Amino acid sequence: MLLDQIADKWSVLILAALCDGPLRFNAVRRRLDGITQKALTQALRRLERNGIVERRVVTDAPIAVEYSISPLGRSLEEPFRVINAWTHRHLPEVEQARAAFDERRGA
Amino acid sequence: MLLDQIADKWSVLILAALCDGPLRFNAVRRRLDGITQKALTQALRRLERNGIVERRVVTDAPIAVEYSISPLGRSLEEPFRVINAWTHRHLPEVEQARAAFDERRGA
DNA sequence: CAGAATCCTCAAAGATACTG
DNA sequence: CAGTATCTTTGAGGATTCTG
Repeated sequence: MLLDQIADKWSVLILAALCDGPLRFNAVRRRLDGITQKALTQALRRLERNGIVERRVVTDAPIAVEYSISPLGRSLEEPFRVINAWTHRHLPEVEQARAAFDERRGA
Repeated sequence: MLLDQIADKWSVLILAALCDGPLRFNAVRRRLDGITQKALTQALRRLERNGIVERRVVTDAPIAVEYSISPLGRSLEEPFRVINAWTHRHLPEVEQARAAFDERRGA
């Protein structure tokens, strides 16, 4: 699926962070506990490439790079909402299924 | 996300295959071109563990194992539909963004 | 500050062979 | 038929260093 590349762990968190407004590289990083600079760069690149976020270089000194959600990125709100709704509604069932499965095979 | 484990490449295709009715292991396999038996086993196990598919051993000779979608699995229809709708609606934009990005950096 | 480059490790993917 | 077991290979991810 196309959404795989947008809905992986870090990308979702990045979009959530950018949801309230633009942030600079290290500002995003500070909000995402545990992400490495490499992983953040990669995720941002892919989001940018797919048109989900916009990258804007502020050529002041010191240099700054600002990331923000694009209109296309905002259009993801509905899918995300539906997915979250499904999760909230069915998570107990899933956990119960997992417990039952693990039980069957002596966990 | 929880959906990651359900909405990866093979799982989606497996669910699509099972959508119209139960199938045996090798029947699923034949529908999924290129999947290895190991990957299929793993995907089916995880789907089963999460309660998305049901596994039923038919103890005839030769042995048969039938997989089918559970009610919980069917409840995924709406999220999938919304995701597909988003993809259909916005894929051109994404592709355009990708082309522009790749252009910018000499592809 | 924002990121590219490098090295390393370890886990997942693939191929092959075997079995109840 | 429906897997499990084993071995190998590949590559994603982390840590570190360097730079415009």
